Amino acid sequence: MNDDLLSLEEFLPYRLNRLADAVSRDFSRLYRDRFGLTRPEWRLLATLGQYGTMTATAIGQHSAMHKTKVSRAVTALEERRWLRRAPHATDRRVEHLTLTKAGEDAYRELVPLAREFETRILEQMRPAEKGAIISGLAALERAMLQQRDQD
Amino acid sequence: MNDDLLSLEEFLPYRLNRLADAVSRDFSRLYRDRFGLTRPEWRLLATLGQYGTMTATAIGQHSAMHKTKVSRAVTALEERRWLRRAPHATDRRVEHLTLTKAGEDAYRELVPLAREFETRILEQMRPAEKGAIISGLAALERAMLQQRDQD
DNA sequence: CCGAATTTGTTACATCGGTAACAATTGAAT
DNA sequence: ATTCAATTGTTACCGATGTAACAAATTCGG
Repeated sequence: MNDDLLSLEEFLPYRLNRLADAVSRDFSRLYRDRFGLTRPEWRLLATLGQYGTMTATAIGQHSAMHKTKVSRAVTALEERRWLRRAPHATDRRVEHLTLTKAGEDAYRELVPLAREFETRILEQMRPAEKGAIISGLAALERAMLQQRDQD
Repeated sequence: MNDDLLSLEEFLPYRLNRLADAVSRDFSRLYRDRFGLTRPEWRLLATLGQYGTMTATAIGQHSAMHKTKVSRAVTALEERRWLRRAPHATDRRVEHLTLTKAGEDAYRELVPLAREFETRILEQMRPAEKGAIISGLAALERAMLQQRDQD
């Protein structure tokens, strides 16, 4: 192997991006075709569906979305009447976001589709391989956190 | 665990995207700070650096970039005098793209930085974890290919 | 050969996304 | 209390990106 060349096929950032791109593109068809959702809107829906009421800032931190993305997705889902804003008891800058009935219905319809999508991919892999990707991603998540803490 | 809820933290597309995003954002500082390159431009440079002469279509297929991204990156690197276009012997639609001396110099400067970046992440992980992420990604790459072949 | 279909690469258009500026509010310092 | 800093969320602006339309060239079917 040549030290002057970088093998992109073995280069971690490149592999991650390629995979995330391909998986995301396939998966987006589910929420795009059925509901016309964008990716930030799906993420907002999935986060509120899982956690119930949250503030915009908390959603951004938890789902790794920029606050402008969150803000725009909130506006979009609010216009669909899929979520409602409620004032914070003491801090008037903050709004609590909660899914409406219609939002919950959409969430409940999408969750099994998301599960099936993931299953379809994983069942192409052998058990040891599934274990490798699942624990490997966990290890990488930890490594990235440590990385960030050092700087 | 609740069957009605989707745990985003364990959901493969979400984890992949979060990681790819974080890794890419960190890594982009290397080529952005040093050379003001965009991600498509870095990918073009890295692909031509590794493989020598290629056509735009081949680059797009190999590096999973949309042809408009390739086209724009080619224009950008050409204006920097980092690559040159040469006509194809028999097909006048096609152009062969090759790095110039200046392009190769930049590539040679970036390769070790890319290697160090990857090493810094991987050395936060134990050997077994490194093996897990590397073989897990390979298995997932295969699974995605099989997936695509079935449709 | 000849016209239709395909391929290669560029460009116009619309959309998306991040940076930065901003208003409103709250917290901290003194 | 009063001023300054920090936080929350929105918006204007600009750059990036994909879709679709396109021109030029080639290939294919008959």
